[in-house]
Amino acid sequence: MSPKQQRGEATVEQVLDSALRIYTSSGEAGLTVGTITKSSGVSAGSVYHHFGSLQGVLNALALRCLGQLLEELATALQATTDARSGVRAVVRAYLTFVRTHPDEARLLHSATIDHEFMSRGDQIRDSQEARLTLFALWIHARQDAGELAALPGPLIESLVLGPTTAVARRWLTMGDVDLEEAARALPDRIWHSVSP
Amino acid sequence: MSPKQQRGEATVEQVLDSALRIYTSSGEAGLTVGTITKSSGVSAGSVYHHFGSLQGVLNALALRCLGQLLEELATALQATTDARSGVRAVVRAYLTFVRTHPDEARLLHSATIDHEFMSRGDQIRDSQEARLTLFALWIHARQDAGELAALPGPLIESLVLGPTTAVARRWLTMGDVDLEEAARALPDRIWHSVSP
DNA sequence: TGTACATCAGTGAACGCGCGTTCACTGATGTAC
DNA sequence: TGTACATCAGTGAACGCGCGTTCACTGATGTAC
Repeated sequence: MSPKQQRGEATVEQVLDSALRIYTSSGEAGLTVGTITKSSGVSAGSVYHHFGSLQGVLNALALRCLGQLLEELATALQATTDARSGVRAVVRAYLTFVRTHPDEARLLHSATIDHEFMSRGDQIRDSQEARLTLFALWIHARQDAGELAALPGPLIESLVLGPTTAVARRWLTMGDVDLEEAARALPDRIWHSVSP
Repeated sequence: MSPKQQRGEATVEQVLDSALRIYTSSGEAGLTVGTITKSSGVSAGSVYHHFGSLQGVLNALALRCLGQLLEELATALQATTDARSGVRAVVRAYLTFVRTHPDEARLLHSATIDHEFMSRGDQIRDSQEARLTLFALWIHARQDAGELAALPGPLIESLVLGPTTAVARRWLTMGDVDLEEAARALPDRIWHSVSP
């Protein structure tokens, strides 16, 4: 389904850009074939040529956003050496991503999306598995080194990303939280919850 | 819009029960007037008599679920005396609610729902404001007593409920987490992240 | 206790609208010789 | 360099389906006298 010509690539990006714009302004319910064709100037048939279905557009969009986020997290993590600096760096990188890419973050925080991710993680899991296992391996390695609490991986992830996503959600929907202040206070406090 | 006769009350409950059942089995997209009338035996006209719209059904359902959750959290909190036992009790109560009411929890974790809650919290916030301010007051009181970190309320809430909801979500959608183990490990670790 | 009446609860056929998707077709691009 | 051809990209009118909602109506309930 991936385009074989340059103009195809451009069309795909145009559609995804429009889809994100629509999602941001009108929510998931507003994301219809009609609004996409109107907003992007791409015909319905062309959308189907590239994405197969409307769900296909949403999947591709989510995948692109997730890729952006995971890339930034992985970069932040690789620049660290011990567990404490790693945890703190990931939290800060996540909050930075949310501040600089609020639309993408809002999409990723949609329940429909992460249900899709988790339950039938088919394509998404496949395509991003490399990066996801990277995090899992990091956790294991730090635990073996005695730098991280000996808890199951999912619990570590929940303790680290749980408060982070909670603050992000709150900033995105209510705005009653100061993201800079959170970036100052959270990393250390979260670290305290996963230190050995 | 609240029913003035007993049979009206019964119909309302029937519709909400069916709606939750449908939501559990088919997701939000499956929740249509057609599926509701078919599953509950209540006619479309009657649904509109009581709820005004399909969105009204979803709002009422979310409100009922949120009321159940907040009631259990408030009960757990009131049985405690200091910050540490309070935080631990709330986390445990939340996880217990998720285990005993997975369908209600799944509904409350839907993004559509809590966007509805937060952005235009109109009715929902009004009707549950008493309970919500109760939590806010508790945080303030414990902070004044020097038992809780001096952070903005939203950050405290995120640090406490963030990992809790993250674990809950994970258990509900992937099942790759042991809820009992989480109930043993989380409360203390979360407490460490909000202690002064 | 009986009756009249207003209100509440409930029915279900009918409506129109907008949705996702299809398809026959045209045009553009790249490649092989 | 030119030409023929296969594949890719794109169009947009048309389709049918299922959706949320309405409405004229009937039946049940509670109340006042």
